Amino acid sequence: MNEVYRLLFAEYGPQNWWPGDTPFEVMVGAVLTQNTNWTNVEKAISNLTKTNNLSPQKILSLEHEQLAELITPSGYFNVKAQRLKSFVSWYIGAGEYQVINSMDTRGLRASLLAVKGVGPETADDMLLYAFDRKVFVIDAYFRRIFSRLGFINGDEKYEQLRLMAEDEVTNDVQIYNEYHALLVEHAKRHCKIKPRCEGCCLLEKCGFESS
DNA sequence: ACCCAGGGTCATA
DNA sequence: TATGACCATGGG
Repeated sequence: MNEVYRLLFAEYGPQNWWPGDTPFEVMVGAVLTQNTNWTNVEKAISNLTKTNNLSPQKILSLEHEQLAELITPSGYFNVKAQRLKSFVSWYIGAGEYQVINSMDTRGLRASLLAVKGVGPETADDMLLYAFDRKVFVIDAYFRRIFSRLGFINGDEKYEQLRLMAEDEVTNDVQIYNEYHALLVEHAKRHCKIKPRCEGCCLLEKCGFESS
């Protein structure tokens, strides 16, 4: 997996993730991007920003219909309005960024996973990109690319893949940060045209045998 | 017109 | 434990 990282980084360079001006914006984006194209999320975040509603207190005080309307472009707006509410309730109740950031990674991860609407990937997005914690994010692209490369079957459980990645990949939070972003960039460039193609164009460069 | 996107929850067997 | 339904907009 380190070889794949080297190839991706050589091809695309540093990605400087996560797009967002503040940790809180990163976390909001992590919820809104669930099963959703990032360009749609940008529109939703832009709506929150330009109406001066991108803060924990503002989101919590908005009516459901108002919040849902603002985030309409990101899809699933009724579900995500509720998820943003539950997340922000936790965020404020837990003491906001500085206090939350004093938690150890395991405790913080468990605390995030207890929030309705925050699953494993969303929690790990937040841990890695908002709290700078050393967790490897597993997503659909990870499964797709590494199953095509023959590294995994693809239907393994999230936790199994995360631990495998954290065991294999160089133990560095900055590497984890770039790795997930690079996988997304690679998928955007090459896997989107043929989502169900059998191979992966990384094969040509790294010489791994397809499964 | 069809397929998919930087998932997660809930009901069912 | 493990599938399936559901959520919904916007771009290719």
